[in-house]
Amino acid sequence: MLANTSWPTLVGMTVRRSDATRAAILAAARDRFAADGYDRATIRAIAKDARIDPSMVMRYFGSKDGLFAAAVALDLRLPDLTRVSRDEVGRTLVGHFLGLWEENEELTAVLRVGATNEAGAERMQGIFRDQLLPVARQVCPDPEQVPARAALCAAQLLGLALTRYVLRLPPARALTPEELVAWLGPTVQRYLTAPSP
Amino acid sequence: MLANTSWPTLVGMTVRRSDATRAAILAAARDRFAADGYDRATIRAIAKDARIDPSMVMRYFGSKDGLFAAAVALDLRLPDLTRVSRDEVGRTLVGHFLGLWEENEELTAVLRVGATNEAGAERMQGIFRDQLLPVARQVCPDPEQVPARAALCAAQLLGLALTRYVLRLPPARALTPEELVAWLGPTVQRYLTAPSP
DNA sequence: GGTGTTGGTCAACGCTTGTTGGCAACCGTA
DNA sequence: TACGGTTGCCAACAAGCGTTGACCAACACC
Repeated sequence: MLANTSWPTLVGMTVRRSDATRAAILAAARDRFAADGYDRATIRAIAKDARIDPSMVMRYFGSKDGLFAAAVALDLRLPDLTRVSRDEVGRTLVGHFLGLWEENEELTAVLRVGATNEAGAERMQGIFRDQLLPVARQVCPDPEQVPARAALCAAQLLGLALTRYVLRLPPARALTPEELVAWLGPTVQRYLTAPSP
Repeated sequence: MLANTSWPTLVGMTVRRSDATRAAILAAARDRFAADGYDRATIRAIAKDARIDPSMVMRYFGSKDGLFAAAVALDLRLPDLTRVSRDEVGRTLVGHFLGLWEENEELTAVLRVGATNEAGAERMQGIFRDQLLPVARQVCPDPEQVPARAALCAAQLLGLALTRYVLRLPPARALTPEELVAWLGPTVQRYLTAPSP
């Protein structure tokens, strides 16, 4: 019969002995993709960080593309803006984004790769379409203007991430989260709710 | 004596027979760097585009780094804001940037490489410091706030470039230059001239 | 016409990359 | 104890990379 090296758990999930290795690979991959971008983040370097053989990466994730897809499964966890005071949506969004970027290097990884790689750019388009657009729809008055207004917000928020976390411009790093919310909040607020100029 | 294959011209410059080749290499390099980023833009591909041998690139530019440095010698040609009506500086800057990006793929190249490459990021820091900061100094009231305010402008403008020219978000591409100036102009204006929030 | 510089091609170098297949150790089951 | 699936390492592959040096064809000067 089939040898079973996995144990059923209380919730019905199975835990295999290799899960720790898988997790180590994913963590190392996120680090490397965030720090180096897609091309310079080599499978060999990732494997070295995870203290395993490069061939294990292939066995568990199929290919480098597969590894990247598994490593950056991005959920922005955007708040429900219908539950937020209407003139606070700008500050709320900026604050939420800042918290996300500060704690989560997957975002830096996906932005870096998006700037290098065609597949990465398409992934960012997907995130925009599936996660930011619906939230913008909650607060925009005119449904027809939703994509344009959401794109303006994306430009401002991704521009902040680019200068602060990728290019690392010193003045962009010097600003505190509170200052950034105070400066960018009204901008995003205007892009989402102000009448067309 | 030294053989002379170059001709003096009316303005005192000399024109060598190889200048056409040099120019072809630089043009191809700009294309490739802009389209593919630093790593994927290979010397071999650039040489193929320029219809010469890869070794010529090495002879004329020393190395791949040297080629990149020569290919993207970036001058933003920012306008003198002291000659612009004070409440027009935002719109002026946004319009100028848009014109630059639309016609000039060097900017896409340097942004893509800045997102991938440590040296590229430092180059962008240099551009910010040497070209954007002085212009911001022309219009900011408080000299101490100049770096922060310039960084905010950079975030907004580079974010626009990122979403429109690198990630190519469809809604960001759909907006006309006029609409973008109308939306982003007031933002940049506020970052530069409004009192601290 | 000989000479030395220039513009250019060609073949190769050493290296790194993603990827593959074989092989040894492990471990629960029978 | 024997079995067979799982985990892991090792060595190698083909391809592509930046880079180098030898070599040849023009050409300008003495």
